[in-house]
Amino acid sequence: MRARTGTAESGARTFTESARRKQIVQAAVETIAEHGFGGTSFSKIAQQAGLSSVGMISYYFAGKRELLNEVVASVLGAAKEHVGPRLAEQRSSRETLRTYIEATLEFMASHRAEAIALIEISLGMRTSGAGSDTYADIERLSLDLLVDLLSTGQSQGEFADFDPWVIAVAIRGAINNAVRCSVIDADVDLARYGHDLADMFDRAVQAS
Amino acid sequence: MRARTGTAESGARTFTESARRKQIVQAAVETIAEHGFGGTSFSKIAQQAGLSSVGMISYYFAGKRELLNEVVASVLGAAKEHVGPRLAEQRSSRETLRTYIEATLEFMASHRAEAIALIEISLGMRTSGAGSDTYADIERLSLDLLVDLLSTGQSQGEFADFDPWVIAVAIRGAINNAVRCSVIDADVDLARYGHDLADMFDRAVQAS
Amino acid sequence: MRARTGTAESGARTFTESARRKQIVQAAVETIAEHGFGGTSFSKIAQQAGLSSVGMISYYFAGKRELLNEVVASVLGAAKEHVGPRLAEQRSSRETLRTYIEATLEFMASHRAEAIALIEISLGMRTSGAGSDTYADIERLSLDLLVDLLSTGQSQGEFADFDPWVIAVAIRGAINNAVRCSVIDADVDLARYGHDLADMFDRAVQAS
Amino acid sequence: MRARTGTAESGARTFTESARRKQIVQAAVETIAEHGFGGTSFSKIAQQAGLSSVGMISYYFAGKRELLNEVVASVLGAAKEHVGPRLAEQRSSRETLRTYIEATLEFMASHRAEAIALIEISLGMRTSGAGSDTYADIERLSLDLLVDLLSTGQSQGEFADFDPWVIAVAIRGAINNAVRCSVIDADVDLARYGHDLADMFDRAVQAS
DNA sequence: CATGAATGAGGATTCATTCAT
DNA sequence: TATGAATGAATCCTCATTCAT
Repeated sequence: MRARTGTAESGARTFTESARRKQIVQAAVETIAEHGFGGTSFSKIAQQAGLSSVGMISYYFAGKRELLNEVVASVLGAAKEHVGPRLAEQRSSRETLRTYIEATLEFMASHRAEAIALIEISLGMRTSGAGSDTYADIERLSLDLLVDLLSTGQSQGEFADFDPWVIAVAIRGAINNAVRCSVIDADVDLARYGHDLADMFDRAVQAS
Repeated sequence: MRARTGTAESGARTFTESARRKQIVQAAVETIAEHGFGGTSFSKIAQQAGLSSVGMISYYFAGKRELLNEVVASVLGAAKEHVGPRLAEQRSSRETLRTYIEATLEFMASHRAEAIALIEISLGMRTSGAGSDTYADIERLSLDLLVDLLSTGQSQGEFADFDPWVIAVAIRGAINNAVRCSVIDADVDLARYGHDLADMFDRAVQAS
Repeated sequence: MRARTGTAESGARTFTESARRKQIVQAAVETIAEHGFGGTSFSKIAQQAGLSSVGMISYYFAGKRELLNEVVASVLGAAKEHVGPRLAEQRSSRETLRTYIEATLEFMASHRAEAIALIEISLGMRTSGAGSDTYADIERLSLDLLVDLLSTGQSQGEFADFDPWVIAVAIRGAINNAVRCSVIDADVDLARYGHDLADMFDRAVQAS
Repeated sequence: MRARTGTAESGARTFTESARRKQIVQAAVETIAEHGFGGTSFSKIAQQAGLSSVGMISYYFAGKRELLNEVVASVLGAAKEHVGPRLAEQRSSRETLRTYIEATLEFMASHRAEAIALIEISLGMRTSGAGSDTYADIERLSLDLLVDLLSTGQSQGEFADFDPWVIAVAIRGAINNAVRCSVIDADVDLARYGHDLADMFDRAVQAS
């Protein structure tokens, strides 16, 4: 039997959302966070999940790709749940930007494994030419959101006249790099880093 | 000849400069740039170098580590040659910072494969727990340099009062992320990005 | 299933007793006996076992070490089962010594492949410097037993006053060498050799 | 060019006896003694000999076989030089046997590397079926000499009536095993061991 | 639903040997 | 004579995936 993706089942929920899948995804997150993208294998994940067989993972996921996609979707979803509502509360683009940075790093501080796993995947996954590029997907989503935010701010006269894409890339890079540094140097306080970073970008985008 | 590890030779030149080694290092750079860190194997490198056998690489390099170290040293050396002298010319910390960012991205624009390879290695290498962590080495060096630069600027009253480490991490993250993005979106003009980024950080660190 | 290392399982039996493992151990015994320790590789063992792939062995054993350890344990266990009870029956040290030599060579005569394999491993395994030395383990065990036996005999006045360690080393060497010679010269009757050897050592250790 | 074996050269001596060959043989002895038979490779030998290239060895020796044969011949020759004359001095078979054992172990004590190398080779070399078996050659030579010695002693009424082959195998086994033990336990005094062993076999072969 | 044995390609590395110079 | 670069087979091992039960 091939692993099926999203077909309706007789049970309460679809196969895609089964408890087992969640369990495996969670184990994958922990494994990637601990061993890095390159150091993660199905057997390590199975071990982490307390599963006896490796085949179990292949049974629930059509391939490594699908599992990683699900990990990404899962973490990204959680991040959005944490960050999204707080963004909606803000009135000015300036406040929204600050909140975006702070809330994102707060989320990453409180979900270290998820944050690290996400970054490990986005950095480590590079399909050789053909096929969909997961890295692109993850980053482009985040970048688009930021570019929108910055453009809006500019059109409302809140921000100076810069290339929004440049600043967006810088913000994402700064955030991700902080998390990576926190992997090596455990002393890093990501939440505080978020405040400082928000301050900095606040100054940087200010209309003169 | 067996692959020896980094010791200087009595001959006119060190073994490091063997033409074959250079060729393999170059092939490794190209392969990593094209397939990513995780997608790179000795056989791919051999193929890229036009070498018939995989063993050839093991013949010239004591192991994967040594080859990667040489790749890193090679690219880092070239980068320093490009950036270093230009930094020395600058008078103010403000100008030095701007030059650092611009020159670094100029180098990366003109040495795309090298830049991508370096970043892939520094981001992709996570030896699980034990052993030396190449990522830490590469990044820490760059960070230290930046932290120094920023601290100096602060003590001379050129820069505002911020945590130099936070800004340093942000700058490195922004630079690396730009290069990563340029892998996906080939249209990216890294040199122009460098100017904009320099502008932004210039504003961000300004003493009010 | 991934090869696990020696830990007991919750199931009815330990993984050690998997039929496949036994099959591979048996094939290893035969291969080592036929090709010698140095001439034995996983692929030869796989071939001998009728296994299609080499990886299969790595699947069942965590490494060469584990497989060899199991071979040794298996043969040593069988030897003890054969020799141990007969030793316990003896009253005098003199009779025990004679029985030890005879029973050991009887076992080796009836389990030629096992005996040869054991000796090949114990003699051929010399991990250069670091790491555990299997040779030492196997031989020291046998020597200790013999030294005990001889010392006991001396303290009871049955044996002459010699260095028990010297005689123990001689006995083990004589036994092993007989088996080795029997590899070359198939005509050798190990059981008869055992009688003669027992006679000889009986005379040699006699209290005058 | 193929390595030539024993063809006359224009130089003072034949190629076979060149200083280089001796140097390589000596390096091989040391390497085998230090790293064991299995741990010895041409590159290690070249390193030990201070040779820059591995090819040098292949240049002087037609193959691994030939080199090992030369090592064996060399050590065996030295041993004979040490032991032979002393055997000739003896009057009785009893004294000859005692001298054989003592002198052999004296030689091994004073030429540890050679002794260990010889034993490592004789134990580690097992050709897969076809071809000459070096192990057999080495051992058979020694055994034949001992069998002769023992038979002579028996025919002269000095020794009891036993199977000379059995005792010969035992003696060789005892000697070799002592050397092997001395590799692990450096405290072993091989010369003293030789005396004790000679005592033991003296008693063992005695005509009652 | 779940298992876990089996597979086979691919990973790095070592080694003896060859060959042009 | 001597060199040392090159070769390619063989080493153990890991991995994602498949498949019969």
